[in-house]
Amino acid sequence: MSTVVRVALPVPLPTLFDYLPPAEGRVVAGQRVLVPFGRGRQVGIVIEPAATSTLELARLRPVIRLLDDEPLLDAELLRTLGWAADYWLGAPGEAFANALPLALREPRPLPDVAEEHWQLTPTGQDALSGGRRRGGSRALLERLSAGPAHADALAANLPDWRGAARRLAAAGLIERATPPSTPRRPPAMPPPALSSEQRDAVAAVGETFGRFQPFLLDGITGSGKTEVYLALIEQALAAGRQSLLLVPEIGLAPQTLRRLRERLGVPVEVLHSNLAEGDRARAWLRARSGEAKVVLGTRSAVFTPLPRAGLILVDEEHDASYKQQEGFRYHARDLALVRARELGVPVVLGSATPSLETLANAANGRFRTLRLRARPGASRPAPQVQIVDVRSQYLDHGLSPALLTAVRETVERGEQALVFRNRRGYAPVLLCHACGWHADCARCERPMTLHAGQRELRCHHCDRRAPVPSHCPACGAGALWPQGQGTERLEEALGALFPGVPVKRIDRETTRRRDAFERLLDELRQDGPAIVVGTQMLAKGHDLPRLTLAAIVSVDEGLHSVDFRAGERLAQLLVQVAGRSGRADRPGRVLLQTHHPDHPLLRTLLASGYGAAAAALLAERQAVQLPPCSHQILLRADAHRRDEVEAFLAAAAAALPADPDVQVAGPMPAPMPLRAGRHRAQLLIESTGRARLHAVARPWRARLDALPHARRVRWTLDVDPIDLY
DNA sequence: AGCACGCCGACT
DNA sequence: GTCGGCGTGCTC
Repeated sequence: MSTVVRVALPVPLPTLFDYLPPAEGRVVAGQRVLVPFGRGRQVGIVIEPAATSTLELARLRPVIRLLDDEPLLDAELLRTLGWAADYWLGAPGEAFANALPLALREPRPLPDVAEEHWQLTPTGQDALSGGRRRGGSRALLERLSAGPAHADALAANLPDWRGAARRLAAAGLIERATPPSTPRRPPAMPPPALSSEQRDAVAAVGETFGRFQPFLLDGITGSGKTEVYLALIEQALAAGRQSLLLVPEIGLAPQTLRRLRERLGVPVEVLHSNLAEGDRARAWLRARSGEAKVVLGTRSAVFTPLPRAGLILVDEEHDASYKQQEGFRYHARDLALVRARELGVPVVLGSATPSLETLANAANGRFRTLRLRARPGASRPAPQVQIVDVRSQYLDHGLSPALLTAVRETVERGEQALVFRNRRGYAPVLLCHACGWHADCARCERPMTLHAGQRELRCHHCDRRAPVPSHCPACGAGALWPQGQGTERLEEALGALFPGVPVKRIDRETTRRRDAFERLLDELRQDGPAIVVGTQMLAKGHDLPRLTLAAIVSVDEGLHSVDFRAGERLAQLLVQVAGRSGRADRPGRVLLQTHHPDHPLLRTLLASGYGAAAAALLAERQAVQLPPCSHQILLRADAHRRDEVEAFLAAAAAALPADPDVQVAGPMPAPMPLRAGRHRAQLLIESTGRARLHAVARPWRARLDALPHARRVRWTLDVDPIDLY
């Protein structure tokens, strides 16, 4: 029995790696180590400092050196990450690689993150009175004569202060000061009075501080969920505790961040993937030191160390962007729950349209539900939602007379209208009127979208581009007709129908450049009539105060999709789009165009709201045993040759341990059987028992690597997949 | 993943 | 005669 060090390395291999201890230093779990790996070197995390190895000692190589004296990851994060790797069937090293900012995976000591303050030395005092320095140096000396100053404050007022600081520090006139303990500044803005519902919610969560308790904060749009978050964060601050607030995407964060900073009077750390690696590492380390009291971030921020944790909040918990869709496929909302449990703190999942997973947890008592049903502040009534039956109607570019009338009335009142269409481009199909040929992507076998602006055809599945043919390649006739409407075509049509009214298109194309989205939103916050044509992007919580009409061009795709989650997503989308309208002093109006005005989902949603629609959807899932009433793991595979995909999945199915409580579907083609020239198929395993499913999946996962075809196809396991594509 | 080894085709 | 294609194996 000998002592070895067990290390997690950032490689997609399902094992940890054993090393001999380094020549010097004490090895501790959570520490970073530099180790030899294959031909090169890797930075790893010590998982077990004193394990025994199943390998012969002679085969082990020693750790090159320890990179930290203190562990970088605390016991809680190590436990949670280990849990995450096991649950999502990832390689242990991948979970750790996700948790650490890139800059901390370099074999370097940790960057300095202490607050940077500067002050005069006694010599500096004399130099100032002597008046010998000029220019920037003089200005810096004068500034510091008023007392020690923070680097950020100096940067704000003195151009090139760093150069001056370097010169003065070298001359011994100024020095880094030990930072004063930063007292909380009084909030720049007083909190608004909370409604009784908000107060009740805050009180209910407040009672559970110091222990694990999940909450669903089910609050309609405009009900003031953010105020509840703020009040809770303030409570945590008062107790000297850290809060973590997760948001779906950083595009939504500027408003939230401004509000947090104005109100809390403490620094708010921001963590998201667009951040420069150095900044990201520093924010992460400030959270680790306990100095950062409030952390706001996207999916990956769920890995932030929280040694003084008090509270975890997940805003818009239903949002699909919490699920990582490549590499290590974790779900940040679910991991937030596990972390809260490990940390012993309450966790609040907020949404106007909670996921069925969360509603099921609320129904079975695992989560406590807090409801916000009123819209405090203005007397804004809920928007009026109306179904427009487009059967047998004359449609102008897919737009019914009722929709166009509503748009006209809106702009004539000087207000803004949103026309929502979840299709980019000019037309989704280019069709030959003579013979029926249509332009398909050769690599995906799906219609290519016509982009008139760029005068080309584009495949939205693989991004292949092709010129627009002048004649039909099949029959030689010249009658190629664009079929259907994308946002680009709607923009053109609405511009022609409403001359003089600005028409703004908001989709991936028009917001490609940095800040373009913010600029468009800013323009829309100005007074005056306008028509906005937009996709999915607009369904998220952007504030458009002038918008009083939201018209959805078609809801039919969501009513008859093969994807069992389509109904849930459609209900969420409709409520979120509706939430964009009527935020001003005028009531909002929402129009839904459909060929299925009597569809039960629409009826329930309109008559009784999202809660009732979600309850009906949940009952359907229960009846047919689909998630969240069962659990799924999807094995996806793709390759250039279909026979190789089929052979791999057949072997995988054969390797699956038999269990009467675990059902297997497939191998079957993926809903998109060909994409970017690769054949795609999948195997779904399901069970009503989560533990049972994992008990089968763990040994299975280990066997998959060894299958004869495993290296001839690309494959991934997706635990709790959120779509089957 | 990332890298080296290894065995077969078209180039100087 | 070699450069290089990617199939195969390995990393404590």
